Amino acid sequence: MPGSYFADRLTGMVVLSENERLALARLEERERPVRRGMTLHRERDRTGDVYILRKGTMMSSVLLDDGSRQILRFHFPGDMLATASMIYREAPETITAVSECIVAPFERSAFAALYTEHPRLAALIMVYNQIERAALTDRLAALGRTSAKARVAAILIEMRNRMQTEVDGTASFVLGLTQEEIGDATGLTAVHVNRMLRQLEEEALIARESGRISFLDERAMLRTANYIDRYAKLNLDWLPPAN
Amino acid sequence: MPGSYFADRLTGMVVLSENERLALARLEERERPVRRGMTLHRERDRTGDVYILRKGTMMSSVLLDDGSRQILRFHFPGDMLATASMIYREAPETITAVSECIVAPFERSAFAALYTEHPRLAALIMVYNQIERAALTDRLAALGRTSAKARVAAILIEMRNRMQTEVDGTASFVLGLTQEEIGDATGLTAVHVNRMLRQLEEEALIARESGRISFLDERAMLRTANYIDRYAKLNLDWLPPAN
DNA sequence: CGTGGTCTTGAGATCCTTCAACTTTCGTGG
DNA sequence: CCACGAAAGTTGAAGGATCTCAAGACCACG
Repeated sequence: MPGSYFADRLTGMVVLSENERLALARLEERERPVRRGMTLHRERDRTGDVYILRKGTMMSSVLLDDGSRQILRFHFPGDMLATASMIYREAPETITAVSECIVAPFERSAFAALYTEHPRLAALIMVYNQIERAALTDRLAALGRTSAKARVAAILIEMRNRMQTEVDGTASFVLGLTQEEIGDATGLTAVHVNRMLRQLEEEALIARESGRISFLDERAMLRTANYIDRYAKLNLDWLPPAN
Repeated sequence: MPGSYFADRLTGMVVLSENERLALARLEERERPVRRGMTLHRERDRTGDVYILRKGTMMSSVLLDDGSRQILRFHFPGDMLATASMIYREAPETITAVSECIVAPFERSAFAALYTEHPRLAALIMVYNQIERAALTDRLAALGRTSAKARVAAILIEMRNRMQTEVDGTASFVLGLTQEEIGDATGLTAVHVNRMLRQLEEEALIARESGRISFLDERAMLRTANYIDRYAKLNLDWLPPAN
């Protein structure tokens, strides 16, 4: 269990110093399993730890008072979870395990030392936050201005790209979401999600069999979904020196 | 022109040290007017400065390839603008002046020194980002799961609360948005925005006269809009010491 | 083999959009 | 200061996208 999954996420951006690696590894010393369907915390719970996701897929969501749910974001290994715990007394979102997961919890007070002793890591956390912000605005634009079919296609692409999808020859992957969950993420009903999946299938953009999805026409998928990779085209020239 | 509008924004959260004030004030040494309708930059432009908004209202938006526009967020005095410039080579959003504005531009490289010398300010910038993130997720939930009327009501409340609304006896304020802009922010057509405004008026929740809006039934507005104040209930106990 | 959850499909209802015309407001130049 | 044109707002009617309700099929699991 040595090493830091969050560090691995940052490694695509810069080369970390030994000191920085150590500081991040210290955040992830403890581990905790989370069973499928279980929550890290619910909306309005008193906030506590922050987490790094080490294994599995999680999601954050909110409940509206008519009982409907909006899924805000899916989380994948290396992601920092419950970042709102850093600043709010009450959690603004519910965080739930979509599959069997392992998280590394740490106290928010750990950030004080991190920010003082490792300015570049502090800056990288901001970079990470900005990427998440960009991804959220993409979803905002999708919900506000694109068709149901485009939104469903976008979710499929996001899930495939962000899962640790071992390329096993074909471009197929196990989605691991119910159509209800896809609906809650895209602002649609499960019934309509079903119809949109069928339509994508009939147009030969995807194929489905027992939870597995394959992209038959990658280009057409990207086109209908308006997809933008927010982890690309970064510019981090300005970062402070490592420590 | 001394002082920092961004610092004023943070002042509600913590007491800044003299050093911190100075560091922030240095960011805002220059000023630049932006005429109504003009842009700071457009999507896909090469990124440049970051800005603090000193006066006026601005908005960030994206264009989809069918020509429709989604307004992502409105910005008010004290807000930090174009934060994506910190990390991307190309701007992911267009930033436009909704009214006559004044901004204070500074180079993104200024963050290097800020993060090294003022860890607590670095942490506060993260706090600021988290608040913005929470506001974005609220809008996401609104677009995905609430009715047109609720979304329009939510925009009205947000604009009133965040504008420097001098309380002139009544609870009325000048919206300063076209119905088209409200539509682009809520994911609706201008026509339907018009009908929703009318409906809010008929139900005696608001009154309108030549661009001025008054809330007649504050409670009912908050209820239909699902409004949550994301600047409240913060918990910043863990912040590193001032410098 | 039941049982509950998920998926699938149809039919009708609803919300929102589109299109089109008209009115009002606003900004600008004469 | 007025006149004009453009932008913004208003309203009706019809169409389309998505939802709701309902029922049946499939599947995994005890």
